[in-house]
Amino acid sequence: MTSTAKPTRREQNLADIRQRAEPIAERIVLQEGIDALSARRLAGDLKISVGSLYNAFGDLDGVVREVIARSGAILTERLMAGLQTAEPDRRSRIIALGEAYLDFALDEPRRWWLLFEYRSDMTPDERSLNTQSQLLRTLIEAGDGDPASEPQRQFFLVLWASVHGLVSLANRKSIFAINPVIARSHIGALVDAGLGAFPET
Amino acid sequence: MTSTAKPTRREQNLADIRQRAEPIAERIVLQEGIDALSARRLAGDLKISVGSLYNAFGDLDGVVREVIARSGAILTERLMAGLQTAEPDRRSRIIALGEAYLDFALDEPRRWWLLFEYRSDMTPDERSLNTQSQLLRTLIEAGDGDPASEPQRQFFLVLWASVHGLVSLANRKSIFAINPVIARSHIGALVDAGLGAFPET
DNA sequence: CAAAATTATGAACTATGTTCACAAAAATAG
DNA sequence: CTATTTTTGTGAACATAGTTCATAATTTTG
Repeated sequence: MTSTAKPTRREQNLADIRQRAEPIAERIVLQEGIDALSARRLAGDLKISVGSLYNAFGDLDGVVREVIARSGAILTERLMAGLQTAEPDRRSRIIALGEAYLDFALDEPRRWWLLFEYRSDMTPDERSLNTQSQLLRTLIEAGDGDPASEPQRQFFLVLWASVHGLVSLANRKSIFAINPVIARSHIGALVDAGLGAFPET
Repeated sequence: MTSTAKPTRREQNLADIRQRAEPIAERIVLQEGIDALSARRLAGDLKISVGSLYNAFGDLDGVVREVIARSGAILTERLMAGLQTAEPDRRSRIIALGEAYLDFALDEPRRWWLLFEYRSDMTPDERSLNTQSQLLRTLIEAGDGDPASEPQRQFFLVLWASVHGLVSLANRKSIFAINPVIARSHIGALVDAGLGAFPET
């Protein structure tokens, strides 16, 4: 195990495989759904063997985690971009976050599903936790709250829960589906209700 | 194909298999998760062959649909029971529904997950639709609304979305987890906000 | 250039859902 | 009641999944 800085040819190849695999896996997952992603197909598309794929990712879940991580990064980007265009008051900033969250879910329903409903019954891995943690911190800071205060975290979580529920139902194909336009038009009211009902901060 | 009313021995056996299979499948799904349910294991537990299982259910999804349908029935029961104990005003009735919904999710997290997050990205089958349709109708009637009016359906869906989001986060194992006690204490405020923000009815 | 370590390969293993030919059983016809 | 027809039960077999592994190819190292 050398500790030289420059990447060896081997490490470079591993990184190459990971970099080439991610967009292809993403394309499959986002266009055809996660069930369409298989080790053999992905390896075939990459023109490598399944063994090499496993050598680069550990297991197929590692590939999915990569797609999820990238989706989390995109969500974060969009939340930040939404913040940029918002007025500086906390109401506007929180509403901007909520609208960016909804727009992300509507534009990229499978990414949103991967991040917030896929395997939500089991404990998420570290990188998914990072995405959620960052979202929550961004929200709390946008609301002029203290991310270190547990009561304030719970307060903003309850506030966010309304928006999350709206997004969850807006993304649904069933009787429970909320019209996206209507959903968007109600974000402000939900935020107002959240901020108004608990004016402790 | 006879049209006699009394069930023949064959039909009786098929019904028997279905009746015996459902609780066993349910036990597996609720205790060990849906991934633990396999055709061979279920058939083995039932002491029948896989072929017979397929003869009774069509496919393994048919078994899962049975568990989901039963979960939907249990949810409906609990919602109705909640309504029974509520004051007659619409605020109290809607809050009772929300609390029953949350309690169901907390008591039976896997049932709730099966009903509202499992495969929520694809169009639900007819019986799941029935559960959701009945929930929505119950909600609208509890709120003195008209289930036939599409605007009112959307109004109550937006109202319900807050509760649903709260429940969704209360059921989570992550940074996003809302303390169940706190969640329950906020249902009233969410309902008030929903009813107050849109006083059109 | 030779030795050692690493990576690529595809067959192989286990487990899944599902199907199918065939045996067993039951309903039906005479 | 027997013979025929129809239905049901069985477990092997098929296709595909994730994953592992012995082996070959390759790259790094001495």
